[in-house]
Amino acid sequence: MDGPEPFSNSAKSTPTIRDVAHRAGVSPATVSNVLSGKPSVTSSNRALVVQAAAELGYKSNYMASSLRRGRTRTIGVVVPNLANEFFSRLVTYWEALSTRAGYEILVVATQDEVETERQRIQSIVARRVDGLLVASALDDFGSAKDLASSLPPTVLVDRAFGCAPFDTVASNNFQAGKLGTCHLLALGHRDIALVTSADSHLHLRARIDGYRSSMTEAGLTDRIRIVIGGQSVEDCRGAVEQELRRPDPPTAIFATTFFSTLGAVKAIRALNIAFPEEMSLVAFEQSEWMTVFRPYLTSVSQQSDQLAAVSWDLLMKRIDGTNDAPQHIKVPVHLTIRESARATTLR
Amino acid sequence: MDGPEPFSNSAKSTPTIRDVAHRAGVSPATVSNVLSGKPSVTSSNRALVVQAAAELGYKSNYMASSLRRGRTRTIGVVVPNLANEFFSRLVTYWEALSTRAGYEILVVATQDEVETERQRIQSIVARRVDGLLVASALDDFGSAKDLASSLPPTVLVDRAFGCAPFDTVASNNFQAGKLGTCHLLALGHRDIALVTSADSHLHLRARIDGYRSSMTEAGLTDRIRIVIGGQSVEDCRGAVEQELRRPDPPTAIFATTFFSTLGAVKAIRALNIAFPEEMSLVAFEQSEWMTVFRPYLTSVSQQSDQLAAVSWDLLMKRIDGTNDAPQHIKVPVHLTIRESARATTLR
DNA sequence: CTGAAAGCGCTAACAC
DNA sequence: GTGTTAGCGCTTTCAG
Repeated sequence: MDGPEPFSNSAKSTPTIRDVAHRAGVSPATVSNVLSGKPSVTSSNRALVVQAAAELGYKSNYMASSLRRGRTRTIGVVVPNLANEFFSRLVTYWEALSTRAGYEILVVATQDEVETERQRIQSIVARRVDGLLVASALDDFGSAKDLASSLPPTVLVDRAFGCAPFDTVASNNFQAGKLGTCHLLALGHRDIALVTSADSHLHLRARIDGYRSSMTEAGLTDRIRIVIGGQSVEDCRGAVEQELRRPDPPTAIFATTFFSTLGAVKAIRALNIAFPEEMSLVAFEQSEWMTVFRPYLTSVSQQSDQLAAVSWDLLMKRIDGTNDAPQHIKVPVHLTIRESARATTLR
Repeated sequence: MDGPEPFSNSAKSTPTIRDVAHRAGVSPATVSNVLSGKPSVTSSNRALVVQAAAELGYKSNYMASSLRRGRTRTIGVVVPNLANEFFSRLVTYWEALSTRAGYEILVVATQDEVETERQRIQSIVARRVDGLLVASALDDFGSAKDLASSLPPTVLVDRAFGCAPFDTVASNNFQAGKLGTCHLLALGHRDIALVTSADSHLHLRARIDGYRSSMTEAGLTDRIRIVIGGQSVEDCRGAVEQELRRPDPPTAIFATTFFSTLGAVKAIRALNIAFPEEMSLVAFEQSEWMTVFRPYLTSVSQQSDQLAAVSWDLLMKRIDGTNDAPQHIKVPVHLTIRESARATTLR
């Protein structure tokens, strides 16, 4: 022997259910019954099997079991991007839920690209996951028929709300739009600019619609200003900066995505505007770092835990064979009032 | 028919390789050969098979394939917590790497608890993952022999550096400790407090050792101050605040974890100390939000992309059957100089 | 180059 | 209660 073996199991082959059966002096079927907790086994045999299994260090082979049973107890989780805190939080909750339910999750990222999404879903479906949790890059997920027709039970989250024949769950984005806008309105603001990353997706448009609706109800239809900042912080900063440089700048900004929140802050800082004294901001999402940021950001945020829990339950029901009509569930959002949005000062 | 079928595939059973073979008028073996890209098939047969497969919407059953071949092309990823940006970034990179290599990742979180870690690893090992990437809760991972002896190729990341017989990779945490300290020293600081979350782990102790070493080399052994703040931002804030309230407060703080960075900032703010004029800070890690934070934080940060890439390569080599001695690789860290650490002003 | 046959390890009927 | 048998869907010898 020269040096330790890198992996001690590299030589001896893994014990099978037959080995255990042999050692315990029973049949493979009995071993299987014991291991899967079937009651119809004498306690003496049960003890024999348990001991033999322990001695051999036996571990059931999930591949074989899955093949035979036709289910894998694995859920495919499809998100645009794990680097985005919203999605990583969602995955965190799903992971916890899966553990409790005896499932495992296969995680794939799509970069929010349709083609990547298609491919990644293909591969995990080939792995025969029992179900799919997907935050799609597409609002009409499943429109590519070849894909949709070969899917296991699937729940759509965040994106593609209402997309039949799937169950879908998302935050109440319209409410989110209203909540932020109304808060600012109540503080006396009339010139409120909404800034977002894009308007290409349903969920983003719903937020815009909420804003529109509130502005209209307040009789401020003509003051509606929507800034589409783009997908990066820098792009958002540029767009907001331009808006703030207009002769008639807004007195408040409502950022409706995480990136546009960051962009808005940067823009305000770049122009040396007194913040929050001269410019109010309602941010989107919450994050640990916000606790050290000054001014403490007032924000509209999603309840990721709820989104995860609701979608998980829906999926489990489908897997259990429910044949109900597709459900579409909206989860309320929260407005957390802190310091970044203040009452208007007259100008 | 009342309402749309929830899932269109719910009725018809998935086609198997035999169905394809039958339709193409060849044997299952030939289909298998075509699908796995073996050259020894006439192009006419190949075409037949490809077409039949397409018409049937055939998808290879990975369970069956895995069972037969004895490998799953799945890697188990074990991290304390996805909510932690460092780990979610690591997982992001691993996911990308896995896609490129034709693997899938099974992600589990351990909450940094030893027992949870044991259980979660057990379950994914039972699923016969081809390899394991783990950021362990334990510095002597694998000491529980029953576990270690039944593991597939495994690479330890971030934690448990040097823990044989595994390959391990981590940031050069000693260097991280030195880098931050030397920077502050070069700026003229002599009273530098290190703040960290805990000293229970190797990687955290290595950072402390780097600090110690630099302070000692500067002849400041008697000024060494180490603040163990705890696992939450609030606990860290409290601990730092106490340190700053001493009659002889430090002129600079070196935070060596993400949470202690946040805690330090909160403490500085809470005491209304002019920052960075009267207090310098070297932070740990970088994050998108830091771009909007003022003062722009000078920080020591890990190269997650490198950590992920190096560990992935090591794992692939092991899976390919390398029998080299276990490797232990340190990845350099970065010091990014910005605005939060300034030259000392005399007092 | 192709097909027949033998399992991978497990579980579900069905006898006993 | 327990054992025997027959596959799940695939890949892989091994003849032809």
